[in-house]
Amino acid sequence: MGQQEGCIAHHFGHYGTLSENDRHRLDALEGAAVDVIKGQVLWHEGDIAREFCTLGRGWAYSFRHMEDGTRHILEIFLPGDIIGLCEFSFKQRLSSVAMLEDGEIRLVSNRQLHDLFRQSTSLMSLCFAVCSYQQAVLSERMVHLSRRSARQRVAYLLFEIFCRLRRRNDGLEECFRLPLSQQQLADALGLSPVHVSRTLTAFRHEGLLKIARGWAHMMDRRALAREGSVSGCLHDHVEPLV
Amino acid sequence: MGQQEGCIAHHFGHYGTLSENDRHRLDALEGAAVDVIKGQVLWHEGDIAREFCTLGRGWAYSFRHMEDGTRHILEIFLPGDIIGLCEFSFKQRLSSVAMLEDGEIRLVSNRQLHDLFRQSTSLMSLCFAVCSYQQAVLSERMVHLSRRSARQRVAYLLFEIFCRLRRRNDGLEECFRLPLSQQQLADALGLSPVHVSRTLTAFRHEGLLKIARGWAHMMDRRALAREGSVSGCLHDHVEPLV
DNA sequence: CGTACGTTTGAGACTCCTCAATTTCTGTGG
DNA sequence: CCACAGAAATTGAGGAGTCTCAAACGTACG
Repeated sequence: MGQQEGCIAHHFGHYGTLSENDRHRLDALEGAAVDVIKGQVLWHEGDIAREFCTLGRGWAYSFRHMEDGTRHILEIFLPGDIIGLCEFSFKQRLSSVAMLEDGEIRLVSNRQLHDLFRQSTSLMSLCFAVCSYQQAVLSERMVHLSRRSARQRVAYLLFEIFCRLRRRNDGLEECFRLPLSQQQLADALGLSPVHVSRTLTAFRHEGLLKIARGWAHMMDRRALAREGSVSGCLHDHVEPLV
Repeated sequence: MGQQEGCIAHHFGHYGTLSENDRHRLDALEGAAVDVIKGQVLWHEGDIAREFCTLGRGWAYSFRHMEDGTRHILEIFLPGDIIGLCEFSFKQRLSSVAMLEDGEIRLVSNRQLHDLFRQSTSLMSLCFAVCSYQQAVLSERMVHLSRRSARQRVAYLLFEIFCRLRRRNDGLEECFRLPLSQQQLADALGLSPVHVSRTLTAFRHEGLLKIARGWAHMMDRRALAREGSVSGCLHDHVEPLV
């Protein structure tokens, strides 16, 4: 860990200032770095859950298999994200998680985090804030997925990812890595891969957005935000209880 | 409050056994009953939030107004539910809440609940479990709304409500009150009211489900569950960390 | 160079939407 | 109890958006 900030401390820090002490305690929770490879499944839906993990490097996604054989991607995790924090009070996994590319994770014991809250109420409070924030993101996404056109869905998802990336890396320009196939985008958006392709092609011709070879290029960020009806990044207007 | 169990204690009790002490402390949080009338807005999106509330009687719903003028219903609250618990660590409301019919609510101070966690870690743990459960329900719903046909959506929502009602009232039969107009169902499902009407008409003719005058009658529960691809009520396979 | 996988394109079908007209329900005052 | 007005629900017709199936094309990697 050393001088580098742990993922948990970094996320919690968005919702309030951490004492040196709390920061150390959080950093101490994160286990040793474990290398994981593209496609590797971190856990399956229904597995017993005794820990969650932080994603130090690489992208991941959580998903569920539906009765009709289709797959739905619930969440996309970016480098620096915490995976499964919001489920930490359950014994079983609610969804499976797999890597989108090679990366590095650190396991964290549910129990240890839980015990930590006994010592620091402010940490508990921050954890609530983090979970609430994620729930808010989920609601927001639900609204956008359930009643919007393919163009809006695609624009929204790309913009959401962009906002989240920028949250961690402030200097982020319009070009960024996007290790998602169109099939995976389709699974996340509730569209067919064919239609995702058509939509992306249209965006490219209109000069809004170009996606190729694992990279996204937002050629007209403003128009894309308008297309996706993005109303300011969610975290801009959400403040936690101290 | 007297011998009757408070809403918070009841909900928390689903995830573990409450000590007498904890139960009393929870019950003490709930303020005096306040009468509210149909259509009344409890709060608006963006309002400052210093409390959440329990819904002793009547149905309610949370919603957001979209940029394009449409309205989306995020959540439907049944009698006995807790409204806004999961946002309790935020200063601002993430969505508006309004009553579907006359009812009765009790306000609870965010701060007081928060302070209570300092005294009882097990209550805190249970609260996490409740919030996680609700997030799980939200994910489940997101999956069902984003990639499913109108028939499946309608069947799913009705079945979800049925499961939640039965959770509180075990002897619930196939008939139950449903104070939602087709317009409101449409807003919750991301469909047009016209198509909701057609879908309900089809279900009625097929002998699956009848909705009229604020009452729902599940004529063939099994077929309806099949139609909605309902894979067992969510809470059946979710256990909290003690 | 060949194979596998991901992407693009085309054609036809189906679902759901919009608009508009009509019917049914609900509540209110006479 | 009835008449009425407003709201909610139904029905029809036409159209937009998305799906499926299938084939062609590109690209990455052995």
